[in-house]
Formats: sequence, structure tokens, C-alpha cells
Amino acid sequence: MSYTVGRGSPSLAEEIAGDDKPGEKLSLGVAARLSRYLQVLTQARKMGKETISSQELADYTHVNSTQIRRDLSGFGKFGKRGVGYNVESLVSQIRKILRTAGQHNIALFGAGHLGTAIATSDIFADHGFRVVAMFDIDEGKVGSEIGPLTVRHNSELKRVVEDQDIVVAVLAVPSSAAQTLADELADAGVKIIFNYSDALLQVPPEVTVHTSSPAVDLLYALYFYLT
Amino acid sequence: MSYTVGRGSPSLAEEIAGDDKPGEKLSLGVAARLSRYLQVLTQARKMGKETISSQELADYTHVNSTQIRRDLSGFGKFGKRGVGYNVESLVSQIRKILRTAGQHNIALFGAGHLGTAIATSDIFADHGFRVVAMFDIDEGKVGSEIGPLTVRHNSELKRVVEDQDIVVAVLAVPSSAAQTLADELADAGVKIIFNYSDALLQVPPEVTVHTSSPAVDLLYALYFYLT
DNA sequence: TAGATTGTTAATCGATTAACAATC
DNA sequence: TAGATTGTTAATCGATTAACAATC
Repeated sequence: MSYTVGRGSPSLAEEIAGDDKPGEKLSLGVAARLSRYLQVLTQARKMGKETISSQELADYTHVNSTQIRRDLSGFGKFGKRGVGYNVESLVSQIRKILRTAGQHNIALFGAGHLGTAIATSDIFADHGFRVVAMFDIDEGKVGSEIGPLTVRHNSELKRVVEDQDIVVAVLAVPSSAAQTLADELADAGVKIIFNYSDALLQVPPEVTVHTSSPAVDLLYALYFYLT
Repeated sequence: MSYTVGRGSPSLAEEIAGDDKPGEKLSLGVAARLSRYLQVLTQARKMGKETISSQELADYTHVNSTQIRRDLSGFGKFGKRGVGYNVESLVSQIRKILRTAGQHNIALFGAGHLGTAIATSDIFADHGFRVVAMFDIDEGKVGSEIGPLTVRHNSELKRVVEDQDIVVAVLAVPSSAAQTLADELADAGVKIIFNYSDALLQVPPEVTVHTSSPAVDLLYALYFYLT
């Protein structure tokens, strides 16, 4: 299988000691769990933790510790018996397995409170995403500086997406503006839309929409508390 | 986490009973999927959609349509052959199954950009959550009005949590403040902490932490785009 | 060494899916 | 009726877990 990544982004094809199987696609479950481990590991690293056991990872992720060891051992022997896993090295191993070890440029839409919160946090930067452009349709906001970014007008969308090789767009706009924007983004070639509005977006099949819904996550958590 | 049903396997007839069966706990997977259906259904309802087919739900949730019908038929015959499911009625059925059909009070911590974005949106209200109190430690923000709320000082935390019977706290505070706050919340009797910071929180076993991590969700989506 | 934790096995259980009769 | 979509079956596949030898 050949896939074209690149056009500026660092090559993901840095093979490590033969553990990678470039033709094998992870199952949905494995990819989801690996992502979850990565989340906790990134936090742990930030707090200066050097090693972590499968049991600790289990406590934080609510995934069974045996399964964690099983998931990881499928890709190599990353742990040390009696000690655990090295946090730093496990982070980079998992990022290699998920093939997302490089830097990815993202565009942010909406310069309201949510957009500003995202632009000034490092939640994306910690995982290799770089917010390279921020947009709004309000002329009053265009030109203003938010963190390291200058707000641009939506009309520049297509040009910037192409110039900066942007694959991911984050939508922090009102529901009423979301569908129109999604259409423009799909047209410009964006492949992943991270939707913070509660609009139900219609997109062409090659585009993936991920809608954030904290309230639903809460309902899920609440179910297990209530029962 | 691991849950074993005693006295043999639950019969299908028992599950089909429809109304609440106290004692029968949904599996993690079923509860997660039902939550997901609920998210899409809520959006669909907001857009005025009256019926929806399992195939449409599948398109939006990325869950196989057969599985959706299977999940739902375990609790009753909610659909109409040749037509689909009534959006409005399916929403309330799922909320009944998840036993989260009531109103739930939540407290919001942090009156920065993120906190303000949450307080002025209706993402929680749409799912039966009501933000009844908002807190900050900055005396300069205490007393100011954000949406329908007046910002209170953290020192009022315990009293308000008890008075208003608050089970869920949403943390939109800097990482550095998160652990201290989590300790106070656990002490005050809050059971679910929805953490927007990237701190790795230590809490007593009766408290559940859910950490939001959009970047990790993006990595997961990106994996399937890249492969 | 002694204690801790990984890597792996084997058994079981639940999830997933195609297919299609039932029926709106 | 004709077309659409549910509800259900049956087969397969992947997830889950306890247990423990290996080994740091």
C-alpha cells in the first residue's frame, strides 16, 4: 500500500528496528485504546513521571491491565519486568504505531471565547498539532491578534488551506454557520472536521466529521454512577 | 470495572422487558453506543428531523446499522418497518434506558475563555444538565455576570455543592489549579469530574474523572485518514 | 536475593456482520 | 401493490480475563 503524506511534513517512514508492519491496519478498538494510553502518557510525561506500570495505566484509562500489556506486546517488548514502561519511549512508540509522529497543521474557525481558549492553550501542540491559521467572518475581529495568531477572514480559507497543506479544521463557530463552512472546507480539500457546534454536518464521503459532545460524555459517566 | 452478573446469564426476555430493570447493568459498549445515538438524535431533533433510519444513524455515528437495530431492539420495538425511528420518541426511550432522563445540576469552575464559552452555550442544557453555579479564584472576576450566572469564589464551593445537590463538576481551570480543586470537590461529595485541563488527577475511588482530550481524538481520526 | 511487573497462554464471553423474512 | 426498513438469526471474529512463568 502506498500513501502520500508529505508535501512539506516530515517523513513518517522512519522505520524502527523492524517492528512496523506498514500494510497492517489496526482495528478500531486497538487504535482507540492506543490513543487513550497516549493521552495518559502525555499527561504523565508532563508531570515528570519517568516510568509507568500497566496497572497504573489501567487505573487512569479504565482499561484492564492485562489488555494493556497485550495491546503493547503486539508491537514489541516495550516494558521492563519488575519496573514498567518508560513513559517517554512509550509515547514515541505509540505515536509511531499510530503513524502520527509528525507535525500536523490545523486551521481554527471562530474567534469567540471557545476559539480563543483553544488558540491560547497547548492541548493541540502537545500532540503534534500546530494551529497555523485562525479565521472569523466578523470584520471587527479580522486582524486582531490572539495568542501567536492574527485572525483572518473566511474568504482566505481556500488559499491558506492549500498553501499550508491543512488537513484538519477545528470549528468553534455557531451552529448556524457550521454547514456552510463545512461545505467550503470540503471543497478546499480538508479531510477531517472537528466540530464543536451541535450542528449535524453533511459532508462528502472522503471527509470525516468528529463532533465534540461533552454533555453526552457526561450522560455516559452518569449512567455508571447512577447504577 | 469488571462486572459479573450472578445467577446465570440474563435471559433475552429479561432484557426485552423494556422498562427499567434495576440490577441489570448495561455493558460499557452498549452504554457508549446508546450515548452516541443520543447525541446524533438530539442534533437531528434540533434540525427538525422527525424520523431517522438505522442507516442514517449509522452514517452519522459510524456504527454498523445492523448493530444499531440490534442494540435498540433489545429494549423494545421502537421502529416502524419501512419508515424508521421517530426521533423524538427514540430520544426519550434512550434517556430512559440510560436512566438520565431527569435534570442534573452541574457546577462550572473557571471563568476564563473556556468557562465563559461553556456557560453561554446550550450544549449541556440540551441534555438535561443545568449549570447552576460558576466559580473562580480571581477576586477580580468574582461577582461578574456571565450569561445567567454570577461568578462566585471557590471558597463557597462546599456550601453550594451541598445546597444544590451537585454531583458533576466541570473544570475549565489551568492545570496547575486542577488537583487542589479536585481534592476539594471530592471532599465536598462531587462524584463526577469533567476535566478540561491536561492534569492527571488523583481522586478517591468513588469519584470518576473524565478528561477531555480533543487532540487525542484527532490523532485517532487522523490514523484512519492516513491509512 | 526478594519483590514486582511484564509477556503470553488458553478459555470464555461479548461484539460484529451478512442476510433475509416480516411488515409498515 | 412496490419499495423501504425493521427485527432477528446464525456464524465468525475480536475482546476480555485469570493465571503464571520469565525476568528485571
